[in-house]
Amino acid sequence: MDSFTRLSRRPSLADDVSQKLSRMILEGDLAAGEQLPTEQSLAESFGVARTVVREAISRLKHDGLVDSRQGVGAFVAEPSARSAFRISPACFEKRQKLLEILQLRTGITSEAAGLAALHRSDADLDFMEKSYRDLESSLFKGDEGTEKHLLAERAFYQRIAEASGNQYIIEFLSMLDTRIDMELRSVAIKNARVTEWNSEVLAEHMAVLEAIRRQDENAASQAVRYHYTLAAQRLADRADLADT
Amino acid sequence: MDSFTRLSRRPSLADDVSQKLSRMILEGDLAAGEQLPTEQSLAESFGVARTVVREAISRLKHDGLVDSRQGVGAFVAEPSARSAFRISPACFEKRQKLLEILQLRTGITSEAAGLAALHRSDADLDFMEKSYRDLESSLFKGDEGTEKHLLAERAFYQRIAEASGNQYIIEFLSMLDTRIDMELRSVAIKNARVTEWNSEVLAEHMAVLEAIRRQDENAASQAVRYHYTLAAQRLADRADLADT
DNA sequence: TGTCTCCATGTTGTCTGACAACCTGTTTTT
DNA sequence: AAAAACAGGTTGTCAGACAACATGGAGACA
Repeated sequence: MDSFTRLSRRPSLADDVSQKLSRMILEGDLAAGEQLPTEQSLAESFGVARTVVREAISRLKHDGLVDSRQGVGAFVAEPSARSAFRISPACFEKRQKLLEILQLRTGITSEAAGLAALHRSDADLDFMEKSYRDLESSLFKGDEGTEKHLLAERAFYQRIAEASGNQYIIEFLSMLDTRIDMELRSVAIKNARVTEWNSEVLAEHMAVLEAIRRQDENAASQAVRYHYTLAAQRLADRADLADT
Repeated sequence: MDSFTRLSRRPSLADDVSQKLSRMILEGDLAAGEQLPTEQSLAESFGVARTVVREAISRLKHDGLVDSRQGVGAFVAEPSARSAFRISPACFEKRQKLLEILQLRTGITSEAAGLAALHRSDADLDFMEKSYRDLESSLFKGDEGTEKHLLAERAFYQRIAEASGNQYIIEFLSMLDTRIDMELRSVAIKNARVTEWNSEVLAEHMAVLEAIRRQDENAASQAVRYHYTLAAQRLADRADLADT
């Protein structure tokens, strides 16, 4: 319900301006090194106060999209100066973009599994086995399984990320998975009875678990890659995603 | 020289405030859901004007660290609401953190190589072969090789990322590699004559190139993982990184 | 008593104007 | 010709005001 209020809240003027400006830079309307219009003229052309423009540009500076010098002006920064990585929420809803995001996740999770195989504790393994059993039971329960399934799978792979011991991997996967799950959930709701691959999927997860159990780094990372690649193909085969 | 001017330029007040606030949130001094002090009181306690505080909070909102509601207040957002991934520049200089960043890169580049093997064009392959030859010659030229070596290696792997056809992978690796290279360069300058592994390193690159040439997805991704894992070990073995 | 309306209060969102700090090119002075 | 002072423009910071909005409480009413 909180997400509802957030979605329905109208964006601030600074949101609008920063989005428009960053779009201009990302799409190349403003070339690297080029000088931005002055804050005053931006304020006039957008029809807002200078404080709003400043908040927007402040965000761009923080992302390394813009570099400003007092007394001179603000300039589009070199692409190599980018200091933040973000994915527009809209991209998670676009079929093609989502598949690319899944590929990115595959690489990182695969690495996480390899590291987890090396560094896992017994408690990590216990937790993963428990999550696996949840996964198993959720898969044999027909329709309502999908929601539970997503939860169990998330718990399983999140623990793998944590067992990797790599703080950046944990954070980044958490950010990606949260929004991927959100999107997958809305897809899953539309057609809930996709249970034809159950035993295959389960075997793929099991392969991951087994590799981590016996601390086989390469096998673990390959098992994750194998599962996620197939999962992406299964998703791509379904026709209920927007084609945009 | 531009980087010099940037580094020496004194940070704005908004930079300071946003850094302090985000630190407080990331380190857990402010729990999720907790209400931030009012802009007025923050302005007083930091000794700045309210506009400065607003610019800082505007950044935090953009990163999904804070969520504000007009008429009510600003609140620390749930970790699951994070919408941007950033790595503090200081972390690239810390031995342990840098190694974790390298692991993250390994996973993504490995995935990129697999995709590149599938989707590469002939032009991609030509470019990679040329970069490989540059790599080869730079490795057999003694001291000054390190700088050229870094450049050639960067070109090689950057082209792999581009050949993957995945925009997110391209952008993210570009961001990571730019800053990793910057750090590696400063290390390489300090002791330039590390040439003992030359033939091994070259063989590792060659394995990547060959796998992509014959479009062997798994071999390509494993070859990258193999090289980068060893590269990280070689770096870790060197004692000239700060231990912090 | 219980409920509903209205309002006072506090907070964020936006606007305006002003001045400081700084850079650049021009003019003036030496 | 070189150096110094000046003028104009831009970003950085400050202060104050009002609008938009949410909340809780006082009071009216059933």
